[in-house]
Amino acid sequence: MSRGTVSRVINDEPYVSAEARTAIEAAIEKVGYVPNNAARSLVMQRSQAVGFIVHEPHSLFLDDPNIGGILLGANTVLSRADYQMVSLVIDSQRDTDRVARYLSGGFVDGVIIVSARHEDPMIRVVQRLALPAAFVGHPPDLRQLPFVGIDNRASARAITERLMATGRKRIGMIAAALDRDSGADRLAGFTDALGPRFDPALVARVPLYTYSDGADGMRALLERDPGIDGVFAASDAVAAGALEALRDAGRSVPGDVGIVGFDDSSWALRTQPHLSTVHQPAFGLGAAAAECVLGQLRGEAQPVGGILLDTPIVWRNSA
Amino acid sequence: MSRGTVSRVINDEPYVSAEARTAIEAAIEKVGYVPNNAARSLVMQRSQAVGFIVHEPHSLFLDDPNIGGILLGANTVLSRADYQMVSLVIDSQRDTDRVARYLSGGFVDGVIIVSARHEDPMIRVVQRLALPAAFVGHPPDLRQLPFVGIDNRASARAITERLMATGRKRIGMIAAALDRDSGADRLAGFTDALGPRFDPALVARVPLYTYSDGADGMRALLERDPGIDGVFAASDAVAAGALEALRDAGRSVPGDVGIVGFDDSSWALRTQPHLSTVHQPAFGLGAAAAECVLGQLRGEAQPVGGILLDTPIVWRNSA
DNA sequence: TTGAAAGCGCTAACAC
DNA sequence: GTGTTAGCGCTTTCAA
Repeated sequence: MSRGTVSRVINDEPYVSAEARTAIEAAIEKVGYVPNNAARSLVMQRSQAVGFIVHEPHSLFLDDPNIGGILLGANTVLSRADYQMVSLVIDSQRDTDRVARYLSGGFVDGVIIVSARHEDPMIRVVQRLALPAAFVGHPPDLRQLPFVGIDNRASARAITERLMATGRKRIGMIAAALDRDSGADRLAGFTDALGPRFDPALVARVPLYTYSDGADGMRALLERDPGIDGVFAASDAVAAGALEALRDAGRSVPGDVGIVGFDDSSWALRTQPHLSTVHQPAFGLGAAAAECVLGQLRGEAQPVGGILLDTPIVWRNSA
Repeated sequence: MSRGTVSRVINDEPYVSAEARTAIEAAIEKVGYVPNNAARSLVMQRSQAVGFIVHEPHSLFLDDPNIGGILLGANTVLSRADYQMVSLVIDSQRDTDRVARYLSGGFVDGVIIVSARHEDPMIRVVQRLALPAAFVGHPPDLRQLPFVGIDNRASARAITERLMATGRKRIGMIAAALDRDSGADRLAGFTDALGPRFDPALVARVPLYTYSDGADGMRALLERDPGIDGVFAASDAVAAGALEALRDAGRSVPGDVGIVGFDDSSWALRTQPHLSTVHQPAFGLGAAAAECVLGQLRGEAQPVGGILLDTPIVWRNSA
């Protein structure tokens, strides 16, 4: 049997006699033969793999429950299309360079990029290689590249309005990660909702979407206005931290103050009381990003400007 | 210039004149040339990549704070050695097969496997390929393959003894994940510590290391013996759930009952009071597993029987 | 329907 | 020091 025929069997191509096919299949089984992917991808110019790049500082990577959901969503879609998802974490400059080489080297046919930052070097790499890509989230300098995300501003506005509808008089916000568009947009949505009632003194700014920053922010708010009775926390983790500060200060929730979060992450059900929050469709984001990359791989045109997924409000007991 | 010389420049080999080197480097820069990794790994028989396989059910993957730490530890070590870590998540039978093909195909030079289960198909794949591997954790049917882990039994015994030393009279355990060696070993360590005082009625068995299972377990314990005054929870997440049940039942912690956890995960500082617990060196486990694989890649003999990392007790306020 | 041969882009051995 | 050449293991013409 020639290599050609064997190749045809492995790739399920026509023009192979039944007997040759069974004979070859038996032989493959017997020898335990496995095709060498490196050789195959060299000649076929594709690897049947899609990269999943996570670019997060340590603390967030460990904390952020969204990443896991996005990853699982992407993997589910890619798996169904018989693509291998390979996730690459970037944690240093050295990582950035190595990942850039990895992408350049033809090890992946496309790439999903999570939490890219402003001026992210990956954006340039992807553009230079003309690699099919989809971003999750929307770094501001992302020209023309497809992305999937949520409308942080409209969602923040919606949940703030819902909080206002409960009759709170002094509503503040713990705004986090203002250097990212998600953080800035959530603050903008909050401002939109409050309109003329907006009071900058009632916005505490903290660097990260973390529990401890949430506690810090809440303490700051309490100090500035002890009469505060409503809080929009920029994320559930932040809200959970705020809850701790509120408990320490002897305030009851939702009695004395109503609090709402953002993400509907596993945090939301771990707090006492459970959080009213904006549902972030993490799994759906990953799945949509994967579909987007697969579409490009099939040569389909992608919608320009990206796609935004729905973010229903989940109302529980914290407000 | 011939391909040979160019190759020598790219691989930083000697016997290239300074002028040729600079000329070629300039040309590379100018054309934006990037070497094709598939071709390179085909001829060199190595890919300079190490797989990181996570085999977890959804819920755990999203919840388990250890995985992130292990992943970061492994990535740090591999990155320093200029290896690309590619993580592959297994979430279905289809994934298992595809990952097996991926490994067989020469896309990785070695592999780190996290949370393999009993009879895990990956064990066979790795053995058949004679792929340098390191397991994190210790599935029971892991013959001769290297692993890194912790001594769950000794650690559980140590923290239980510490809890006993606080003078508690009726000590119970919320035992989780008894189908895994970690779960079974933690129960065994608890039994060891209690010795003749061990009372099977004070062990609540729950399926998973989760918050909600912890709450369920604690409720069961309270029902069986309202006078219980000490609890060893099989993980911090379980302990956090138990704390909720205790609060609902009007018991104070550590006043009425002392509780200890396991993992020293981010949960430990999110509860009120903070948890006394066993520190699980997640980052170190990932780093050690990576070192182990790199050692094999360098042809060094690995210690048989695996290596166990230290698990210091972190004593806080929950007991 | 099958075999033979070319070539994917690279490295390594050898000749110059 | 540098150019030349032979593969790495596969798919894919093209002939038979």
